[in-house]
Amino acid sequence: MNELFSDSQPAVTPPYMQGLNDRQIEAVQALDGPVLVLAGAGTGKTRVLTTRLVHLLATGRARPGEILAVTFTNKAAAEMKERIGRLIGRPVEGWWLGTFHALGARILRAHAELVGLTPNFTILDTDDQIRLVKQLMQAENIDSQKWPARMILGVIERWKDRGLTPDKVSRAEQAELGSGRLLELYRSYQQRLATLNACDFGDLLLHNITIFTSQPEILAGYQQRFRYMLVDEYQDSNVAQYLWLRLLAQTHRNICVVGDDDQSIYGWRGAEVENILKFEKDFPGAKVIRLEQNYRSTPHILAAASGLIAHNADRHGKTLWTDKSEGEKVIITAAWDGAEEARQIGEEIENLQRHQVGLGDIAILVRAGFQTREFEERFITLGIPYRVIGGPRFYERQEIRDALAYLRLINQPDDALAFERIVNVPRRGIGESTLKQLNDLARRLSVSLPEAARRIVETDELKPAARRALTTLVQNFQRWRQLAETVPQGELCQQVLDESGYTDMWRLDKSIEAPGRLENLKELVHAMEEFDSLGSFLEHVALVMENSGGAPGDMVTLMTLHGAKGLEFDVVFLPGWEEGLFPHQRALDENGMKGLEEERRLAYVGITRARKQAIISYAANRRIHNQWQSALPSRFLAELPKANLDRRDGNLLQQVRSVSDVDWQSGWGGGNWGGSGGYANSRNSGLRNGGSTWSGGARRRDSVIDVEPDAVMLVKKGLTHQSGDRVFHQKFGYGRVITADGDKLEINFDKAGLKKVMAGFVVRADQA
DNA sequence: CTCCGCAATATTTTT
DNA sequence: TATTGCGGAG
Repeated sequence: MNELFSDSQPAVTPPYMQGLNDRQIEAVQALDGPVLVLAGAGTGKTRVLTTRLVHLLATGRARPGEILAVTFTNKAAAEMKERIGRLIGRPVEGWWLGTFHALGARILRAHAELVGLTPNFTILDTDDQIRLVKQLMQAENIDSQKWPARMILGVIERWKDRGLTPDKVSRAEQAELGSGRLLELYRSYQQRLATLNACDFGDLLLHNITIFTSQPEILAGYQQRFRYMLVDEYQDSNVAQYLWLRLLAQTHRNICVVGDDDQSIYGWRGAEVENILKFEKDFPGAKVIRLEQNYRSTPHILAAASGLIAHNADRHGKTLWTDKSEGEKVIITAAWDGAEEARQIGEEIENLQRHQVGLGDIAILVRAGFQTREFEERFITLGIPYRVIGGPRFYERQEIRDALAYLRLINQPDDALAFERIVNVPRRGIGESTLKQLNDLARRLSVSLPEAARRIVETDELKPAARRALTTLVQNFQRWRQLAETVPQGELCQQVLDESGYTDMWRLDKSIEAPGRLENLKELVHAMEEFDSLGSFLEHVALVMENSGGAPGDMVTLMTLHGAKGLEFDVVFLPGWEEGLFPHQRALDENGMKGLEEERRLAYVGITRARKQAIISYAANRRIHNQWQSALPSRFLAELPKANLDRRDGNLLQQVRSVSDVDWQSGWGGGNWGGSGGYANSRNSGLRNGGSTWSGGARRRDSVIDVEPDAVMLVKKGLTHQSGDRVFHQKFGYGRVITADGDKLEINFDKAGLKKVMAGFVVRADQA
């Protein structure tokens, strides 16, 4: 170890610990046994994590190779590496520090043969997965209309998140889902992956677990090795990750997890808040350390967020505090509609600009991606520079995936999925029927699909046109593979793209995005040059799909609340706080109280991003999918402690009384405002610009937006229809509900006949 | 095999 | 409104 750190019992605080508060120091020094660090928002979590790691090294407790440090994102891993590197004065390389998936892949590569893979297995991307599922569904004759491949894949992934291999999926569960053939599908999906020598993200961990549990001596090796374990964002871990950690931690039991149950927002992706809630049970004798001093936000912001999150039942509970002075209250504004909301915020941003607030210190955090649009439009007209974070990531773009497929196929001549992807891109006249033949041949000869292609061109099986096209392709690949030996990969890529006709395909494409795609391809070629081999580049791409984000610059940041976790800004705008949008109706419908709590955590995350000012807003009307819907203020507004609020939504507020006062049929998801007419000539609401009330018959209430528990029920009632109900649909007219499955209805319309409709699009006939 | 047009559908997305 | 996926025609 570094000599600087040789003193194992420092009499004074070592330099790397200076500036930490007592709790933080405690968390850094509690090295033995299981430790749970409950780190509230903005309490210096990352700092503790990195310092703790350095402390382990400094005290000689462990060498770098004996520490396992796990994060969820590449970004977090990179940040940790960077900070540790700075503390110890040399770069962090070759350590067991990375994402669950990267570390899982590393271990799996070492033992691939134990689960029927070879060490150079491919890691599938989402596109590949879906394509695969679709094929399997077709083969098994499953209606892809009724069961979209995406959804099937979702179920399989959730199983994997829970550590369930096909043989572990319970009987109850398989019956529950659809035709009960999902499990079959899962099985064949896994089989198919095996024959492709591939695995998906879930498998990276699942295979690890399989290996660990079936090969105790291998597990023992890793258990011995990892004397100390650190886990970041533990609240986001799923069951598979938990099992993986628990297996590895068994011997030394020095596992330290850091997280915040109040910031668990990925339940829909299989994360289990329970993991962090029951840590002390899972690891008896665990020491629990709370980090509660917040270094980020003002007291008002903190209090508002705390008051809100206190409405959640299942939580460890923390009391965040700060020694900052008061600051401003959380502002709440309201607008007539989304456009006005954007206008107001735009104005406010210009105002902030005049007060020397940098645009880079301002963020707008929305619940759903589509909400960014209105702001973009507004900012363009105002000339406010902005950037949207999120959306398709660089390596997820079509053109990049296509290019990568070419490269994958050069690198691995038997990569069937890559072959399938580009065999007819650009168009070469090799369509479904040719592909079918190839597949048949491949199966008959038990060779890979590309191999079948290589063989078939030697025969007269194919029609001349197809044969000619395929021959050229096969020969091209042979040539490119030779080229790969001599030419650097960047150059290779450029040549492949040009010679395959791929570049031309986009050059000839006259759509507006074509030039952008060509730009991206250029960027890809450029990015590749930094790697020492094609293989290492591809490995990097599969696991570290980082955004090619340009320089931050002085711009307003627009992104989803999910994307904002871990970030902070001086001023944060939180628009769209309306029932149905936030909390999102679907979260409520699908996950009930759990869903609501997760939405609330999302709100908590949003507020706590703000250093100096948080501005929440809602609109009375919002156009969603070109349908005007009147909306109600989010119940979360009512849950914020009044003392910390500066309510500036008075104008609209007079009109919006209690949620329970409102006629729910004309509320969110119930009524709509009539497609083309817009709200101006709407007939089913009394709400007008400056008008008097929401809908008729509402009782007057004193409390403004106190949401009563049974109001929630009313929401449900308003949206739920039962078979037999007489309903009205904007497009299909009147009809009678035949079956009702959640929000999916089957309705026999008088004129249009039997249709499947979402509940949100019909109203009860007596209210139409 | 490709293209065109109709119709259904619409959260969040660390790897 | 925008996108995507499917079926049928050329």
